[in-house]
Amino acid sequence: MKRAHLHLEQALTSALHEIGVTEAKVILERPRDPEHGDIATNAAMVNAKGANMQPRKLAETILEKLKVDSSLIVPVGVAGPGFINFRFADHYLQSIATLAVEQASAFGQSETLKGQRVQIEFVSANPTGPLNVVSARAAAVGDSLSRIFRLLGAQCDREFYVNDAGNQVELLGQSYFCRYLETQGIAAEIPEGGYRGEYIAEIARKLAADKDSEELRKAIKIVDKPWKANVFGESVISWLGRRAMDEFISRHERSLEHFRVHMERWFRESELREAKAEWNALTELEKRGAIFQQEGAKFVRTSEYGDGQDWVVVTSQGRPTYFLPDIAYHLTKFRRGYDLIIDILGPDHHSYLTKMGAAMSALGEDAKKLEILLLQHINLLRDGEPVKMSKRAGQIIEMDELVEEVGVDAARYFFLMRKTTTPLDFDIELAKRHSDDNPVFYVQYAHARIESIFRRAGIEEPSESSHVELLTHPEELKLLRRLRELTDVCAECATTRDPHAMTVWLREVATQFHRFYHHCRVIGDSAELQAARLTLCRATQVALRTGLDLCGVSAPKEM
RNA sequence: ACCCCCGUAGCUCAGUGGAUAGAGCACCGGCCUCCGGAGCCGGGAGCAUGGGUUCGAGUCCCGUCGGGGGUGCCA
Repeated sequence: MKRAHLHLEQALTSALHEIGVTEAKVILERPRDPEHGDIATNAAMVNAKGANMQPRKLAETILEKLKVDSSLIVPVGVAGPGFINFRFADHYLQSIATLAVEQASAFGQSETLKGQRVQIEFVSANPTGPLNVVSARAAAVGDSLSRIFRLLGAQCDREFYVNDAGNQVELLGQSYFCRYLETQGIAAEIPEGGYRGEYIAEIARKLAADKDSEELRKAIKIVDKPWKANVFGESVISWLGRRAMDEFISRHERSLEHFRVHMERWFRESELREAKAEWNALTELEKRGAIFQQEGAKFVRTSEYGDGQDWVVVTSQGRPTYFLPDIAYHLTKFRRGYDLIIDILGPDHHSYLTKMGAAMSALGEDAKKLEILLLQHINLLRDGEPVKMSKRAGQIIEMDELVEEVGVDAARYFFLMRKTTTPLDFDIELAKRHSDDNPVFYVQYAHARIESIFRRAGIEEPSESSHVELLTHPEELKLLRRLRELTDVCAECATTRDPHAMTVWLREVATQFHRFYHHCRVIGDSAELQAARLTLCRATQVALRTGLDLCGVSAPKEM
């Protein structure tokens, strides 16, 4: 799909050669104002010195020497300080419609990232409660990004890192136990730093109704201090902690699958710990001289590898900080051979990039492969009024609640509508509204409307001999230009690591389709023109469906 | 104290170093005997501020002001 650009670039280079510029610099750009054409080049300005000519004069000379295939590109002249402008040939644009229909779901695919192995880690919420809306944004962004990377030919794995080890298991077990005791009519105080969410009480009530509850009741009775009880051969606290975590992990998986997000791997911290991976990482760091002791604690010399300070990896009590297993975990990513490793984290982890990057450098890895994407927070609104959320009081809005209320389509689309670097205002009432101020429905409506045109025409597929050369109306050509942009937009999303541009493009395609629809009658008296326009309609549908699918949003045939 | 993100139209936001800075919402006025009016057409206003780099800066660098978030052997 890039053939027009490639062709023009080569033609400009050889024209410059002919003029006598040996080291020709050719950059193609897109004029901001469509009046200036589809492609512009500043070649005459940049190469003016090399040619020893005034920019405008050089531009004229280039145009004289330039040989371009007029079925692809048409020069429109010199403008401003020396820009040379070009337009896509109608023939080229018309061929896009045919191409899209032929390629169908493969439209937009490319091999730009072929051979690249990419890993994206996202959500990775602690298994101490249900997923909340913050995770939902990460899920939408991470999953769409991976879909885009795949369309561009990369292999991309999605991964969830499960923090199922460390003292939060204990803490969760204690909180769970307290709630369980309450169901047995025994008063209990949730410990400092414990989990107070209603969802713990919920699973405790479930447990009380479970057959394992019998065993638990017996165990509690024999000991005077219920905390010291053992059940199924281990302490009641750790048994409960693991049980609660497993429950939450499978709930996370269900929530994500329902949100159309499938993780290739759920990487458990407990596996790392069992293999002593954190201590192996420490040994490796020590071997490389990257560890020093101070006041009984062990520090990693991250400051020597680009971070602002050194960080504790083992406390003076001899316990690893969370950073050590994290290092071990990231080391596995590098050792698994990925070319690009992306972590999507919340804005509170902004120290992570230099810190983890430095640790990886200290271990001899190429830290440039690791990228940390800091996803900004979301503010939930209802008709413009903020929805109060307090994690401490356990009043979080669950991802499932939000998705149930607004639907997967609206939720995923809304989460992508802002750049990842911008905090997102999510208005629940707006997302639910089926009206023209809701962008999701605007885009989906365009797709459904096309389907209805085919129904109305009584035709399933556009005919093969579909005279696309008849697509010459300005609105038709503008629509074709939009469809051509799909590969550009995908490439942009991949480079910026942000699917947001896809939602902007989708809206533009939908807008241009509605304009075309208004100005050009599809079902008409000329069979040839009808065939050509049906082809354009199908091509638009293909493009919309691809874009929506990359966002994880459905493309309905009727609404 | 330090660190990160952000200041563009009344509101929410686009804007790969290039030409006269764009959309949506809201507001006003038009358009259905016509393929889905969940649509189309028309109408106004703006780059927080001071420097610097450049032939050229909303975009890159430094300062100031304003908003949001975070941090000091907790995860």
